[in-house]
Amino acid sequence: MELDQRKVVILTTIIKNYLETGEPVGSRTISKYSGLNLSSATIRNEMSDLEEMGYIVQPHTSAGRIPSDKGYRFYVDQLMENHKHEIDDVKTEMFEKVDRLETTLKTLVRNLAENTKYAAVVTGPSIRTNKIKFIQTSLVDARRLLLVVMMQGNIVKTSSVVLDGAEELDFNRVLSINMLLNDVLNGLSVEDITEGRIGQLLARTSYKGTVKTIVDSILNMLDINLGESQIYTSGATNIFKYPELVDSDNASKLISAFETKDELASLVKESQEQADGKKPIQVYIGEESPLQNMSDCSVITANYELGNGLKGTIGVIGPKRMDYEKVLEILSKLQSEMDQAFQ
Amino acid sequence: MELDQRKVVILTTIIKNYLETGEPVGSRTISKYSGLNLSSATIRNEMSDLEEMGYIVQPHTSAGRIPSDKGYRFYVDQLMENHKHEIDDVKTEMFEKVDRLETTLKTLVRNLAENTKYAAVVTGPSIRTNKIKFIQTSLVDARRLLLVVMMQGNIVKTSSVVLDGAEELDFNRVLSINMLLNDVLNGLSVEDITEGRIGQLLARTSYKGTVKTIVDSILNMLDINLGESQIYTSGATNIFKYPELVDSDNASKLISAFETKDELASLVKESQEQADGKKPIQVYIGEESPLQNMSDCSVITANYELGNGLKGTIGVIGPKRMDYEKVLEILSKLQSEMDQAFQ
DNA sequence: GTTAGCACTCAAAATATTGGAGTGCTAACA
DNA sequence: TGTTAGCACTCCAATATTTTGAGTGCTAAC
Repeated sequence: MELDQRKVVILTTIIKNYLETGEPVGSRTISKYSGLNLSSATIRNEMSDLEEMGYIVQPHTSAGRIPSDKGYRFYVDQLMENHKHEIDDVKTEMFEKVDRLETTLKTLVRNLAENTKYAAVVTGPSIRTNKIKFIQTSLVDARRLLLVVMMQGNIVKTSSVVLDGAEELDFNRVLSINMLLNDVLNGLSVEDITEGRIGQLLARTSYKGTVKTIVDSILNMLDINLGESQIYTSGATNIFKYPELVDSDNASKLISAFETKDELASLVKESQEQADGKKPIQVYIGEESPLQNMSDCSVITANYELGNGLKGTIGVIGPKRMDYEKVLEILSKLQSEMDQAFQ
Repeated sequence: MELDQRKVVILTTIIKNYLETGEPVGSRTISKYSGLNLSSATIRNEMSDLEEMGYIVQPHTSAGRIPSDKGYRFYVDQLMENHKHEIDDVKTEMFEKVDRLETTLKTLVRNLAENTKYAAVVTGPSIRTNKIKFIQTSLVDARRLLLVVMMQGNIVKTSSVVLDGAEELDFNRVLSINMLLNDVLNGLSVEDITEGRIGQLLARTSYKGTVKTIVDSILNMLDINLGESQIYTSGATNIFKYPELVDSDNASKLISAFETKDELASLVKESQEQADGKKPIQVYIGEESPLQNMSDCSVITANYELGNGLKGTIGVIGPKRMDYEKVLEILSKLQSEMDQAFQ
């Protein structure tokens, strides 16, 4: 059987109607709202075909139809097609005061959740590929250094380094260590800090123990921060607005996922792999979702890339009947704005 | 009417049983488990009295009784009485590696939620009263300084300061500004940084614009951090374990409160005011709770005070039928350990 | 190819039935 | 005077039954 023009109109009408109401859609409704001027009986025939083709399903005999995952997929693909060129140049005030990336992302994720009424997640750029911009250590007391590392995007990480005290430090010595560290490590990412580099560092100082401890501390700090703290979330409670999620226990699973954040991390990873394959925006419908046991949810992710090569992900998680059109529009707008907001 | 010994035993049995099962308790059950060797009929008479006195209520005629808020209150007060001296000297490994207070608190709150199976909240010491230990500014580029402030408890705050460029800075000038800042501001809390102090600072430098900007930035940074970021939470999803909270929509309210954190801030404030009046542990039952519209929840808070005068709050939020005994024990243990863990 | 008409289906809502846990009261008992 | 057995009564909760109505598929006519 073929999906002709009329079937497409009917399918689209069913889906749009279902997205709005959340109720199964019957033939009479379509007959009235499709604009096709067909009687409900004719629509019934077509719906019967659409069901056979797998685009819609009946929750039970004598109920209206709801879109199947395949139906949603068709609808979303169509949307993506039409919206490809629609990235408009409306500028929001969001990035007016870009100073520190972290602050920006926190605001971003909150706004996103508020605008969409779904749950939102945003990740900062992966620290592994982010480059060191500036290192500073300072003597807090005899045995302790405060280590401050600033990365691109003005992300600042701090850590305190406890020394064994074998090498006595004073202000000037710390100064020279700082100069050395900046000289060798600036512009490098964690991955670039190889054994060789470290050797090179140690060769140029007589405070080998101290410098070694500091470098270990830097690596350790950036490794730890690879994980959760880079994931910002908001609006998890929006999920309670959607009864179908509350009834199945998808809601509580989602809230859990938002609390522990591990699963979100794998979602982001999956999304970024897709993005590398040149798909900047992904839509995961129901079972397709990388989140475990959340067949009633859909996930939309967008990957952004800043001018300096830093990459991150923005995502929205909602019920399967989410407003794909709106979310896609918002995400693609954000995506392009992120690019522009940082040089 | 008087609450004699027998009534107390019956009331306690009712409460304990209800805490375990969550089901209304009938006279036959008490007759079997109270250890009093009384028939259910006698118990019924006593229960009738207890109801009249307001310690227990019947959800409906011909159901067992459940404790009223007054009943819980009596039970908890009794517990507090008995446990006063029970702060034992068992040491957990929790504070083995105390380096930075923030890390410790994050671990603490997670453990607390896991052990109790309720929602947990922990605040770091109020920054307003916390004292500055160390200030460092460094030139990132021509127009931007990185400002790092370390407070007592090794809490580090950073911020970037954008200069207007009117005063040209170089490495040595920044150095002298650092020395001045540390000289004047170290040991002060935000509250201590008065107009007078600022004047004093400015009088001693020729880079008045820069120093003023930095000080403003410090004040601003610490003011912002007064709020949410000092509140750590965990285990909000534990709430889903308690059907009575899920059914009333107390669960979703709680999750919301844990997401936005404003309400938790006022909870902490309330608790600390109580603590100043010499009540180190508070129990809020049902309506008594400072949280809005959470009549089915109880809140237990403990205030800790570190050796250096820093104060914070630890709290557990759960259903009204939470295991008060266990939670009180854990909190009082933590409280005393916190004191010992920091010098 | 389209449509009106009709019998049929089935979930959800409304209503009825039943079972059982629990109570209060009374009268008898120690 | 306090305790207890016995009994009628209440009422929630679980289960069964009925009713309702939206929606379908099929058929025959246009």
